Amino acid sequence: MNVLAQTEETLKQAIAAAVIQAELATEEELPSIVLEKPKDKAHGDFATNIAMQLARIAKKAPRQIAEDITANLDKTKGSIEKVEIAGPGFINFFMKNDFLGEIIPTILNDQASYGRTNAGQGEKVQVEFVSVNPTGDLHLGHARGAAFGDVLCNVLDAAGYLVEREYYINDAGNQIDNLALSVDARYFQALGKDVAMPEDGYHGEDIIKIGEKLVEEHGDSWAEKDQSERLAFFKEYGLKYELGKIEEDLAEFRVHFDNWFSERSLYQDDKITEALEVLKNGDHVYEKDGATWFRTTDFGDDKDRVLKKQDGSYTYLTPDIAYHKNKLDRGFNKIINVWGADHHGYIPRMRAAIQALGYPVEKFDVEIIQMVNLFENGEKLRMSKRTGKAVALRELMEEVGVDAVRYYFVTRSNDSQLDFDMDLARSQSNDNPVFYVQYAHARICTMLKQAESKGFEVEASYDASLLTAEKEVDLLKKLGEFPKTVADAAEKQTPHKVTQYVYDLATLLHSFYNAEKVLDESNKELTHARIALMEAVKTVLQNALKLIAVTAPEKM
RNA sequence: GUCCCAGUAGCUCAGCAGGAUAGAGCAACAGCCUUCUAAGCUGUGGGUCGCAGGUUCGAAUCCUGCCUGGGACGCCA
Repeated sequence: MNVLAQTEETLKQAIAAAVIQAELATEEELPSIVLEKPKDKAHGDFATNIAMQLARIAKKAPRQIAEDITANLDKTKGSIEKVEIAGPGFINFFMKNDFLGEIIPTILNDQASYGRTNAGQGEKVQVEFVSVNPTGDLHLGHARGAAFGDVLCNVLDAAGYLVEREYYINDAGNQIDNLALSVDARYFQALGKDVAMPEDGYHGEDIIKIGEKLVEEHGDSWAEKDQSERLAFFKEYGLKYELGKIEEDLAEFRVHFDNWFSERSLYQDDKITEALEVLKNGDHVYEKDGATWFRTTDFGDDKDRVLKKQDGSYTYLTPDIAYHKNKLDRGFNKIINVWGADHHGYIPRMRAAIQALGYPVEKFDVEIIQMVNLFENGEKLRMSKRTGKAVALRELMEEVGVDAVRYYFVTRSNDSQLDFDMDLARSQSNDNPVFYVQYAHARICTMLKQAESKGFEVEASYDASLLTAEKEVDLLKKLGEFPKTVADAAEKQTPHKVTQYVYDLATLLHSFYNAEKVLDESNKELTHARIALMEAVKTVLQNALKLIAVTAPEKM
């Protein structure tokens, strides 16, 4: 358990004991005690609203209850400096600063593992994200989902969950047939023939390239062959090409998967018929108009859904049900799906499927990534895979840089839409907050390097009690919060809290830097202490940046 | 028409399992480099938290209705 959590636990127990002793509530009546960090420093280091919560139970005025609690409180516990009652009945705790003394040694000892906790207790979680159809380039919107999913995984991992990252490859179904037809048209065009693209074809430049590549490698030899044979080959060729590119782009974006799961394998392993059987046995399926239907309305969906079309083929839903069954059969406590906003309507039917298959619906979770609006020259650009005019992730990485793109996407909450200004991003100006954070890290590196050249040893022992300046105390408290912040981000599935944290930490560092001088050869004791503090801040900046997979440069 | 997300400072957004005087960046204005990197710091101004009810000791946060913007409502994926 980390230092801060321990202090909080001690305080909570002391408060609970005081409430019982003052006979304000019995042990059974006692609500769980909430300790929060007040926004205003004048309200102490910790505050509790327990007196207000007890008002009804104890039938007394909150302030009177607060009086009773503090009168019965064992103030020798947990380094309490003083206790105050404020406002409507808050009890504010001011701690002695020595409660911060353990923070730096902990960080210097734990190094890269500082921030990791066992909050998740080894629970198995699977996150499926990106899962873009292999029919075109990854674009801006996918990048947001990729960044979100990846950082969520990192955060879950740090918080003690066992995470598996998975990409679901849609390598079966209509869109792949369309890919083959699109490649086919581009192939003939590359041969100089005037062939029209299919109506639902993919118009991206990548498909044009595939057509050209095919001509390069095979000449016109495929033109004479049987169409179905040709399309089968083009399908595999296109699929391989597109998947390869997606994997490459994601790798450059620092996103890696533990598992690439093929939709086709569900057909090959009879997983679909298996899942259908389960639904049938549960009496959730019926025949109508020559199609097979799933009665999702039993589970709150708007209307029932088709599983098997009149032509005998499955809808997208059917293999997806089999896929989710397969995921749950793999023993995950929770499966998190990261989907684009345009798929949110799909949630009720998937929830229905989970329940109809006999699994607890709580195991199924969806995080919706809202749309990215792209602006250029003050104008909103439409994104469309069809027209191929979307800004590709690749282009974005080249022009803006991976650090900036990742940081930007993970700064915002996933459930609100986001404006992405290409001009601003391209300009690489100082407006970009990622530089601000990286600069804090680089600054520390410079100081530590100079300290070394002046004969100060970074790992030397130091006197923690010397760190009493306001900015130092602020930094120490912030450093102490890190494990809790990470655990909180994991639990609430809000990776942007980490970005927010690292920004705040950078702010405190810059502020400290301007207020105090670290290297002071006339005061070696203080210098030693501050060097240790800088080393600790550097470590936490690195650990936090690593969670969002942004680099921590040593100089800028 | 039904469902989902959003509406908070001029702009972009945090805050939302109820808590004290609603925050940050950018933009605006005023200061700070003979001193460890000024990609920085310090300060000022800027708000009917979309609107109206309700629950509560207490609501930006929870509930209901409405308004606005976006998205989804396929035997497409």
